[in-house]
Amino acid sequence: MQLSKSEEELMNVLWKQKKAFMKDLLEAYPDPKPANTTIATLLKRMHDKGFIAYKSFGRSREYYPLVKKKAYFSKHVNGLIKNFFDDSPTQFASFFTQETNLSKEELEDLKRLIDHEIKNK
Amino acid sequence: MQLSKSEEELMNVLWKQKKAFMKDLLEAYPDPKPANTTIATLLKRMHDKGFIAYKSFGRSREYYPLVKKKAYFSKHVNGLIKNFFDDSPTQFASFFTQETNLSKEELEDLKRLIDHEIKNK
DNA sequence: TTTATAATTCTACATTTGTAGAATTAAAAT
DNA sequence: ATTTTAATTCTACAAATGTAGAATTATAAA
Repeated sequence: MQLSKSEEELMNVLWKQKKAFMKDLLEAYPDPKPANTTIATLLKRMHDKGFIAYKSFGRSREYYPLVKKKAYFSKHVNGLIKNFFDDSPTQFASFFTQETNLSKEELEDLKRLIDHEIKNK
Repeated sequence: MQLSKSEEELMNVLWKQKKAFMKDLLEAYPDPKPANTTIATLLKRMHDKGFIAYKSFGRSREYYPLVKKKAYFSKHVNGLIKNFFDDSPTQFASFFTQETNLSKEELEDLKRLIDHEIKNK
């Protein structure tokens, strides 16, 4: 089962904070903040879906992710590539380098990174 | 307004075919194919959302995309980068090169491509 | 001309999603 | 001891989504 848009958003906050109480999560939202029951509902659903867990401290709970950001996005990006770029990462990469406005510096960085990856093969 | 998952799927078929009648779209689906009314509903919704248009031929319609795949994904990938990679394409690129299993050859290709981009700046 | 094909419009309905009020409560602060 | 804070559970509900049956029809094929 998948995270929905707004669940993803919350998940991202949690990834950043690593672990957090509801209050901390809520605080991370820009104004106008959602109702705390909204966050509570999302947390419950995310828990049901198996993406997060928590440690209870009396009445409160400290939530933490069960799924790593990397793993999550691996799946996503790979799905994207499979569905829209005919399963060709190269095609996607090509698209990516052309469509995101990378500066010369960023491109240089990226090149270095790729060199590094090549050496590791 | 956004395309939903299954609308995206259909959109992708249409992008591949460039223009198509309902029958052609339906045929592109793997078995078990959805009901044709399902496709009809999706097409109607996609039309309402402004992603496709059609030319009428008597009773039938030849559908075509109003949005280019590139434009569509630009927005998407950029959204992804903004939301999950702190607005840093480099961070995303790094993630991407490490997480998708690119072969040495593909990495070389990618490098060439980046070189090309750099020259264009 | 009868029949088959491909499509259209309408209606329907279960699920999922976004959002939050009401009631309740444990723990913390005063 | 009383009030405030942070959270929880329950309930609710509109909108979006996935899926498709029923009825209807123009066009093409036999």
